[in-house]
Amino acid sequence: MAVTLKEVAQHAQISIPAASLILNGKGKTYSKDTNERVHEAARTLGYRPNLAARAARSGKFNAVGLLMSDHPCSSRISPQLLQSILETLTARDMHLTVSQVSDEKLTDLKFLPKVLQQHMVDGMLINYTHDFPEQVTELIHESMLPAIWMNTPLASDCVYPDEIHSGQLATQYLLDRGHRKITYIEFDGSEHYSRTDRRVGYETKMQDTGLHANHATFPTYYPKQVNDDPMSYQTHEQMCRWLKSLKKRPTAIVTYSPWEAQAMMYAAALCGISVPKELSIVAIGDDVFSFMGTSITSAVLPLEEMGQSAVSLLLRKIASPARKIRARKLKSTLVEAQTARAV
Amino acid sequence: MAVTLKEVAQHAQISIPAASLILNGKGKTYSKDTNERVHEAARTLGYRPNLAARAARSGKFNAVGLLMSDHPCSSRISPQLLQSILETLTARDMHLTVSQVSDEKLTDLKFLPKVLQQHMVDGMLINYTHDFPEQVTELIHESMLPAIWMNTPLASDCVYPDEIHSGQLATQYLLDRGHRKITYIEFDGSEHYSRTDRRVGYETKMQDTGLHANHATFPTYYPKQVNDDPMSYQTHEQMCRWLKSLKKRPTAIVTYSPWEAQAMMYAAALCGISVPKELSIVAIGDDVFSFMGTSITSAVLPLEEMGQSAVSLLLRKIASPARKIRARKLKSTLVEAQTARAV
DNA sequence: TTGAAAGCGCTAACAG
DNA sequence: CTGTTAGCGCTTTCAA
Repeated sequence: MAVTLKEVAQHAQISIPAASLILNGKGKTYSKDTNERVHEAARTLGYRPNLAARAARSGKFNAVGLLMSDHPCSSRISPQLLQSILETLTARDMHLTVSQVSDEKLTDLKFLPKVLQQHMVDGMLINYTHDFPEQVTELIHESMLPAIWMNTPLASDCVYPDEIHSGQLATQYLLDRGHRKITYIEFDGSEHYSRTDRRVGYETKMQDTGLHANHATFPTYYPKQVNDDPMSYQTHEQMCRWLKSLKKRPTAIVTYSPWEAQAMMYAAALCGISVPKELSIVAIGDDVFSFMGTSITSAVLPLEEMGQSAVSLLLRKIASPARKIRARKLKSTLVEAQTARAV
Repeated sequence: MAVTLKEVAQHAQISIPAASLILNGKGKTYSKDTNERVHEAARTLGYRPNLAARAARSGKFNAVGLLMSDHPCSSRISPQLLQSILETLTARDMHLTVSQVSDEKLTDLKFLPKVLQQHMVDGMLINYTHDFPEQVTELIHESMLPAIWMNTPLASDCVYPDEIHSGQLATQYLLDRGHRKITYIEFDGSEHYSRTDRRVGYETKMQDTGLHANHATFPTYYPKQVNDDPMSYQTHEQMCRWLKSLKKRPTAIVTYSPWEAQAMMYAAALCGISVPKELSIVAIGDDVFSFMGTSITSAVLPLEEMGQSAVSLLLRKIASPARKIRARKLKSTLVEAQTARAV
């Protein structure tokens, strides 16, 4: 068993509660000498407070749980967001317990994650953007476990990027630089709200400017060996064909994510179209993505801010669990890089 | 305050300890009727055991800490590894507390992560491949906190991929398919042991087969705007030049990571060299990476196994903290995809 | 088959 | 300035 407060107190020749107060910085009333003796004892003995005991007594775990899906491409937390959450929590002397739950299991209440089955955190951060089961939401509400949803636009208790704004931001950047023929590109894929909203942002911005909105959807990559040459793929072929087929090629493109941008750059390269000389590309994404060393001009999602907000909203929710917290929408930032320029 | 065991016991008209035993599956001696009453009560009241109290009493936290760097490109844990760790822990009814520490702060003992300053986990998993400070290692040993290092070859208490084998595996795959002229490619970069070991694996395998080992190092991508055309980069230029300059081009390439493979595929495409018809590529990496839809044939690191091993070694270490645990080296697996074929 | 008593390590309220 | 008392919610041991 590890060093306990009792041993520290004995070593410093003082009562246990006194040692507790002093080590928690509430020992102003104790003599300078005593304070030093206790700290000294703690240091030499290598005392580390037992958080379980503290939590048992105080009723606060000083811990937050993070719930995420284990689906490979959906709702896996991005490193930036995780880091931001950890930093914010650490600053408040709290820690983070992580759990991942497979989509199938979450629908079966038998397989509820431990964080929800057991009482071990003061609140939950939820990053589970797809099909979060109603029942679990209810269960969380019933169990009175304070929770904040990330990356999901709900009526309350959530933080998420303003994706309409992201679309507008990327579009505005190009408009400001004189582009008039701008197309929106996306792969087909999941049903996250960002998918519609980013496109709507693009469309409204174009329409508000009195321009035509166009968008093209391409099939997600899939490997297809054509003539033994793996360099031909349906997606690229389509993109190249598309680039060449247009009577009047757009001067700029906004893409749903860096992946579309990357594919577009590759297709452009294969078609002999120079980026950004002949074609500007602005992506929307977690970070400025680099395609073969070229940084893609991007509307970057406010992940750091989202982590901070999520934590501080959660703490507020923990303080007064009954009160609903107003949904918080955060704005992306445009980061200039090498794939867009003025016409 | 949440529902406690006391309330469950009252509801079921039985003593608290009885309720405890029954809910923990140790209630064989109690009547069938009582068992049911207690479970029923727990269910209707929505009882969730307080883990802090349990830990305080039992002296076991049933928790493990994960320590990682916050350096963007080093020692950030890979999703596969994290998932494997979580699954293995969950199966054993344990949970994971995550903390990230910046490199500078870890050298200053003042800024020790909370998991180490406080007593809150039964053991630590450490994924901190670069420059892990000696002092912290000592501190962990002194504090008797059981720990297992991941991804680092130490004398004991660690799990890591056998990177020499990874290099050999990738090379052997190509040799088996009749390739004789094989070159090893890497970008310059960090000082992880995998860097030397993968190359050594390649070299020894070549030499054992009586062949010449060759390797080429390229500078890591860096954006360089040449003639306003961001599609020209130093790295690609060099790779293309290299591909063309060779009197006798290799028929196959082994790369340190998917990034080199990706760049190589791009360079090959630009030079009009067909992969895999004229050039086979095998990478070493976390997973089968896809370049524009083409899956790269790879020696895939045993991350799932590493997670499982790390957890089970740690549990053994927790059971008997004094005993050093023999270092465990794990083997990669070759996954066939679309970038390599027989000559 | 069940209950009572003890105590994990810590903090909070009060009395001196 | 300092010590005492009480108890968080749970598990374990022992007695009935």
